[in-house]
Amino acid sequence: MATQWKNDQPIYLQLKEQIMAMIIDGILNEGEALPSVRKVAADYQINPITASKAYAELVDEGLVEKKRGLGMFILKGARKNLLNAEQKKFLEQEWPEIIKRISLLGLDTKQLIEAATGKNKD
Amino acid sequence: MATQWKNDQPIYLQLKEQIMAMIIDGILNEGEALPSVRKVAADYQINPITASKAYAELVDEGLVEKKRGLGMFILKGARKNLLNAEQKKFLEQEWPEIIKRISLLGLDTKQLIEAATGKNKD
Amino acid sequence: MATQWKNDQPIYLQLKEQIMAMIIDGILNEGEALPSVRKVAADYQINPITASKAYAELVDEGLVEKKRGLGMFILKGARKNLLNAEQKKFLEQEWPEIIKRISLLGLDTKQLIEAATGKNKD
Amino acid sequence: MATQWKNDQPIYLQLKEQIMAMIIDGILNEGEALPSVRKVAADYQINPITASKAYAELVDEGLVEKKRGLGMFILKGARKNLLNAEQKKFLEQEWPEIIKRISLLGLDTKQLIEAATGKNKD
DNA sequence: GTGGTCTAGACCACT
DNA sequence: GTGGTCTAGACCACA
Repeated sequence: MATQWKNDQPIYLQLKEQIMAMIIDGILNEGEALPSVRKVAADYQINPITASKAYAELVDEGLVEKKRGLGMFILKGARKNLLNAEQKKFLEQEWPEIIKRISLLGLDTKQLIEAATGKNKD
Repeated sequence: MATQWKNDQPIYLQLKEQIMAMIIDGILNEGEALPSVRKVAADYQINPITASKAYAELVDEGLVEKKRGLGMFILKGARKNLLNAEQKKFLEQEWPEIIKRISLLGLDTKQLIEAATGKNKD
Repeated sequence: MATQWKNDQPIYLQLKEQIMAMIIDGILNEGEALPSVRKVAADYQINPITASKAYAELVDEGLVEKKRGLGMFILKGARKNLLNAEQKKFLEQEWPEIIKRISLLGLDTKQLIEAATGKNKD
Repeated sequence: MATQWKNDQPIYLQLKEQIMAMIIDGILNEGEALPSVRKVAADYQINPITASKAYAELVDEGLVEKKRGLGMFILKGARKNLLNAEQKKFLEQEWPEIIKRISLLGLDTKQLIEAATGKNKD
């Protein structure tokens, strides 16, 4: 089940973002263990160190804790903290840029809705 | 007037995008000359090679032409071509991603409008 | 009564050091039995193997002896030997490092005394 | 000029601490460039990635900034911030532990002064 | 020239 | 079983 990696971003960041999305989505729940570094590495066909780097970032961001010799576990509150932080980041940083870009490109609502509904069927 | 460069994108791409925005916006008009590589480099406090790389990309994309000994000039039709290409790219690639992200974060229309109107005053 | 384990040191070493401190402090006395591996493991919420590793180190260092079928017992002279060894280690290895660090950080006696008296009430 | 690395701590952390000490000491000054990753790697006979990991931590802690394609530079205020943070950490976390240990070991001032003056001649 | 990323393989410490 | 560290060597993007 090899996922396709984009070339414009390091794999470890893409993996980290996938895991964050899974936490937000409730696919991975608080208190649960993440799959082991070696397992993700095997599943996604990447080097264990690359996977490990993604996990280390999650620890740094306070979403995951390391239990020595046992593995990595999703912390309590991780979903809520993550959701809040991502919402804030989106609304305060990304969204204004998007609005500016839409305005620059002179796009109107109709076009946006069409593009959204046309593509959003997955 | 040192512009702040983002760290997550190469400077030359950021410069290129600024120039493209100025063309779309009508700040730079077709037939006009771009400021010289040396001038932008000085204005923006960057390496001339970096500025030159941004210009080279504009040439590659058919928006600008180099006239030997005279400088770089914005081609006729540049604005229209650019606008079309950017609109297409936005609607087909970026916008669907944005919609997906909004849905993942569970943001509602009200929040989006507030964030947009609050920030969109420049 | 779950003790908090530091993340920068193995649990088995932290446990060992706690026991050594209890011997020096006279909380555990020579000739007495240590609590069973299973009991410490349950009390401290750790893996029995981890507890067992701490005990094994104490045996290696000649502070404790294993009596088959009976448990682990603190040896005669354990307190004195331990105290001497730890004093030597502290004065010869740790203390010079501390002095160097204090000097590097430019801390003066007043600050040290304040910090010591403020915290040393337990 | 191969430095000796301790075995009880990863090399990249030891390197990071050496650099931090050099900043506090004024051997490396704000605004200056750090030696390149490849240079330290060669000087200290370590793998470039190991050196790079030390530098990455310094960036994470806000002491150093990365200038794309140019190298790593010590930020303004790095020395002051570092000094404050390290002093606070020492006084609030390390020093109380040390006091507790001295008290546990029953060491008196005379012994401490002797050990300090005997060793502190470098 | 700079740093970043990835691989492959090895060894270690902890539980 | 778990994650951490290091090496050696390769390739890439940036200025």
